[in-house]
Amino acid sequence: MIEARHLRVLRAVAATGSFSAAARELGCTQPAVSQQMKALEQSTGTPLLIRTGREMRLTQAGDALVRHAAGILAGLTAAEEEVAAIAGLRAGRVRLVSFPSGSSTLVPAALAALRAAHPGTRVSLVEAEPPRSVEMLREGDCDVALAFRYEGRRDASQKKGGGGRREGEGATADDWDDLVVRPLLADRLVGLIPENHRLSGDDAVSIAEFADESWIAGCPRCRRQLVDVCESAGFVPRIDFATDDYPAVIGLVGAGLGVAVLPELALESVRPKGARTVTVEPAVHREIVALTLPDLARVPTVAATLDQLAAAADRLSAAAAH
Amino acid sequence: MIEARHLRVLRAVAATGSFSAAARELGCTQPAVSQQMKALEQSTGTPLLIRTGREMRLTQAGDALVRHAAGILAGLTAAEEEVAAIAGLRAGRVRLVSFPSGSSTLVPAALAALRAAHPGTRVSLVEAEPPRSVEMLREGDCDVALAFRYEGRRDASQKKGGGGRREGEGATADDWDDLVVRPLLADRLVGLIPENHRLSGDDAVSIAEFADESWIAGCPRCRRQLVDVCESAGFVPRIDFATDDYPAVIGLVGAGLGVAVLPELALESVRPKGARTVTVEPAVHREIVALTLPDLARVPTVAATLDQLAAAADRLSAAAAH
DNA sequence: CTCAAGCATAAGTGAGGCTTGGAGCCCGGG
DNA sequence: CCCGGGCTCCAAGCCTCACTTATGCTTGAG
Repeated sequence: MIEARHLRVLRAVAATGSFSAAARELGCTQPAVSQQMKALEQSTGTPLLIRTGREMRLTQAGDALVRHAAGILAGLTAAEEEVAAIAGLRAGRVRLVSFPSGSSTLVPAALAALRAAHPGTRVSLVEAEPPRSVEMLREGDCDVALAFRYEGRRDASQKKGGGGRREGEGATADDWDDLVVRPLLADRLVGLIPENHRLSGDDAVSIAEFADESWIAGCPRCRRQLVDVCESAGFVPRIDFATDDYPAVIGLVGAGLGVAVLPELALESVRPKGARTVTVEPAVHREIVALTLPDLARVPTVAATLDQLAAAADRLSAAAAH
Repeated sequence: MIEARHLRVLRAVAATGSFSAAARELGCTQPAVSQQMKALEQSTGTPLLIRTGREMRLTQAGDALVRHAAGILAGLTAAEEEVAAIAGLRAGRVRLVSFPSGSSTLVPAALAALRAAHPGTRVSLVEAEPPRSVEMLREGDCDVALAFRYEGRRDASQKKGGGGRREGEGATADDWDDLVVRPLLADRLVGLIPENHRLSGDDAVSIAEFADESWIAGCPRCRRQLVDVCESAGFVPRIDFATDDYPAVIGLVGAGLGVAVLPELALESVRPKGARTVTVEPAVHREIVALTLPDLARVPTVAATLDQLAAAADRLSAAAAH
């Protein structure tokens, strides 16, 4: 087995014509060079150098080895440089998956900052709702997943014993114990009602006030959360419309077809027309997090993406504070 | 510094998808694989593998490394194979230099046998007389030199003290102490005289009988030897012609222009016309040897060439015995 | 002849790799 | 529900290997 280190020394010897000069060039002592050449000759089983008094000449085998060494060492340094570029954030692609309202607010800000901080890095973005996005993460189809969870459901999975398993499908898709969970921001749920609604003058409204309203619900998880909260308030919401598309929800409310409860973030990039927001009691929050695999969290591009997501989230919540 | 050994292991891990399987493939234990991958990740400074419960996946950096590994390892094995081919006599060129009468007899037989024994090896042949051929050997312009020396001149160089230095030029060109000297055969000097010469009836003639003859001499070294021998016999030869070309010498003798003393080997491949050989007294021999550098003697192609030269010389002298 | 330079060798030291043995984890079968 | 098999990581011990310093030898130049 020829070692690359030996080839490097051999090349230096061939270039300088002497062991001592090669040693100086390589930054080691002359016996080290002498020993390495001896080892290389032993491993190849044939003399590579002929020591003739004055000069050091190559045998044919040595010449062949030096000839190959160029390509091999070039390949090695190319590999090192490419890996270093990825590790040094001068290259590399991170595959991000996000849910819709995240990809329209947090993600653009984060990716713009990432590109500014590390030109050369590339991000591919795919949209998927949390159960599916976590699945993609686990299957290696993405590197970072933006997801959210509603408060009180943090410990949706207690090891194995308890209740768990709300949907037969997900199995452990909602179990994030084995993932790196990076909290980004706490998103508040707000009520959205038509401007001409009877309660549109109030700033804060108990959710029980909406017991008899027609509801427009969002994605499955949000709908489930809505039903839970309403049940706690003592009624079952009458859901007339359900859509993943938040702009559509806002449009429906603006058209006076019902009321909705939706995350503040979903309103960030949309200007509701014909609708206004009200604070609902009890206050409900969802936590937006970035997820990744433990090993991936140590990959520089992934770590940088997480950092930029967190920074964007900070900026976002700071802006909302005003 | 990325080591080729690590790349080999990484490639096995990527191919098999597990450390244990890679270890089995590589013939080592699993912790060895685990440690090597850890070392590789540390030397590159970035994670290369992500261990996700079931399967082992590559990070982008790991993928880049595996991609480069193919070329690097291919280059390494190509280098190993080329060197092995040279070492195993399946390839390689040996540069041979010989004096004329050697290259017409010994050399063809030896090279034919070499090619038969080791197809793939190539030999390049250049003609040069001994002082120059030894110089070429020392300067790296050839690998094996066929040369000859006259008896009594074996120790032409006693370390440094004595007389030495016959020609100011050669300096150490006649000093073979630092060379590998492989004796091939002892070549006897024979007299060559015209068929109508007064002594052509004799089988053995004292050289003193030729004191008044016209002489035709060969190469400078042979001429010098001739002069020495004649001086010992008490006369100075009258040299009317001198040429390196033995066939020309033979032709001149055949034409009755004089007598000559020349090595038997020079007559091996020439049928003298109009001349016949006689044994001269005192008997003079020259020793034909193959020379090479000590380091070169360990090169397989060179060693094989020396062996075939020796074998050819044995066949030649065995044939001459009849 | 003396001096400088270069290579080879020997001995000592240190790092690093490999192995064995054990623990934790996940999966599938009884 | 438990349990065996397979996988990985961790720790400890051993051993090999590479580098260093120090020394001797040879060669070429002044």
